[in-house]
Amino acid sequence: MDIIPNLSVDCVIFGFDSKNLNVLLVDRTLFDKNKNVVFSDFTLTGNHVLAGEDPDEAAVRILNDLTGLHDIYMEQFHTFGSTERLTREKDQTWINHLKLNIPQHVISVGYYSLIDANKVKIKSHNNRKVRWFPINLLPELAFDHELILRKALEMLRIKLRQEPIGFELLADKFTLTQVQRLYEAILGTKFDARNFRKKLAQMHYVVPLDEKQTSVRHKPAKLYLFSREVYERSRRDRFDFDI
Amino acid sequence: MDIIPNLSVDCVIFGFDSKNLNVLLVDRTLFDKNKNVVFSDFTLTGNHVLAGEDPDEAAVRILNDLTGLHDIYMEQFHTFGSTERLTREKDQTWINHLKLNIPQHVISVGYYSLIDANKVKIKSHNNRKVRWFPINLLPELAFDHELILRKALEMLRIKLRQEPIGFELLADKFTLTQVQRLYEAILGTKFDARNFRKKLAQMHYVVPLDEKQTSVRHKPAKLYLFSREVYERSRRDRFDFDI
DNA sequence: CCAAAAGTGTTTGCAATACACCCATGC
DNA sequence: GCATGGGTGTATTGCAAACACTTTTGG
Repeated sequence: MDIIPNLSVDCVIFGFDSKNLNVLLVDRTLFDKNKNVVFSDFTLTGNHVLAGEDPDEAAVRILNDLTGLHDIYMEQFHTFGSTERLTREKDQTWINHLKLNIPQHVISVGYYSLIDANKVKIKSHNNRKVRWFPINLLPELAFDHELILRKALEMLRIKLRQEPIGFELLADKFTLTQVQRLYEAILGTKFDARNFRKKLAQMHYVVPLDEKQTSVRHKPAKLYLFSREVYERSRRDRFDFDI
Repeated sequence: MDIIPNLSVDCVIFGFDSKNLNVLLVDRTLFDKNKNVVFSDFTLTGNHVLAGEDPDEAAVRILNDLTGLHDIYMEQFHTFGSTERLTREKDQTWINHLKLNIPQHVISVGYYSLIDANKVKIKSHNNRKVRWFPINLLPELAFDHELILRKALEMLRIKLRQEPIGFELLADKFTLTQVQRLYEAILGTKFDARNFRKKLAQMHYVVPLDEKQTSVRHKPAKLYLFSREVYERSRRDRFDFDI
């Protein structure tokens, strides 16, 4: 299949493990002929856009290639086109070593995706190790991937304050404390539990179930689910209202 | 100069004329051999990205080509990659008629720019008429340019609520009422003058001058200017403060 | 019975809203 | 002197923030 040579897609895959916000990264270790490590760092997952392929589809394809997951929340957040993106010495060494057929200048469309980290069980991809990293304990990153990741995080934070996308990072059924930990992890803040719950209580699309946690060694928490239908309805109502 | 064949940049040029928020559009009228009009609509201004050119630079180049202006506020807001972007019959007719060498599938990076409409005096560009249109009186648009424009406006509204970018649309010296009209035009709302001024008064980067309007047939308004220095400082202070 | 997290109300301060009249200028 | 927009203060309401103790379960 033909590719568009100067265009790629990079995916920032965010996952929440009920404690930290994590990013899924792929090991990039380069060995010389004697199997000594020349350098070792990590990359986001990305790929070319195919000829006649919408970059949105490419992003879905790339995410699915790596994780096997479908129907994942994805958001295009920025396009990176600096002419210096791939020109660092280390990056050129890597490209030459693998004989990758990459032009000097590739423009990359950035997407982030939100998944429940517990749903993903990947150990390696194309012989490269795959690992979660908490966003405040990142390893060294290849190319301009640190820039891409920081921008993704910035855009995620903005989006999170405007739309209830956080639930994409949780299991279908969740507790209110999990929601709070999630918001704290993404925004890097602490919230007061009572005030946070008061706010959630006003969001009618967070609907309580007749169900509680089991086998926890403390008072079991009520479970909730996120109703997209109720959310869309309440949003329309709001738009109808103000003029 | 070589181009990247599948990549282009489209610019949504917003201008404010102290009453409406406007977009600068370029006439696209197609004539047949007898000089009858086949169709007539408008386009945003866009162009290919050159080989080895950062799309950010391409956007600056395109804006400058059209308006002759430099140092204009520009913001990349979304990348459009649908495979159907250019496939409407009208658009294909246009492409064939002008013998434009455009592939079937072009991905376009969208930028919006903010300028004081009074600074721009363009009548035509490449033999095509150039006109301002108020955003709530748009003509029919070519390709997917309506989609692009709506997205630009949506992103502008979001940005405007977070950063004081509105001043880019005003002259260096402006009155508080002009600021209010601007915000009303962009956000499509009305504000109470007293409350609006109270809010502006808290923004120390809106600094009063010892100067008033002249030759207006009403009480002359005090003039203000936007200080980026003060804004950046106050922003840093705020970040230092919360943790 | 102890550890661990769930769950719950009230007070306080600040920010957003609503609202009406006088002022300075050009014609 | 009149039409036009400039400019100003106060009272009310709603929302965000601060804050401490009891409850339920498993081990």
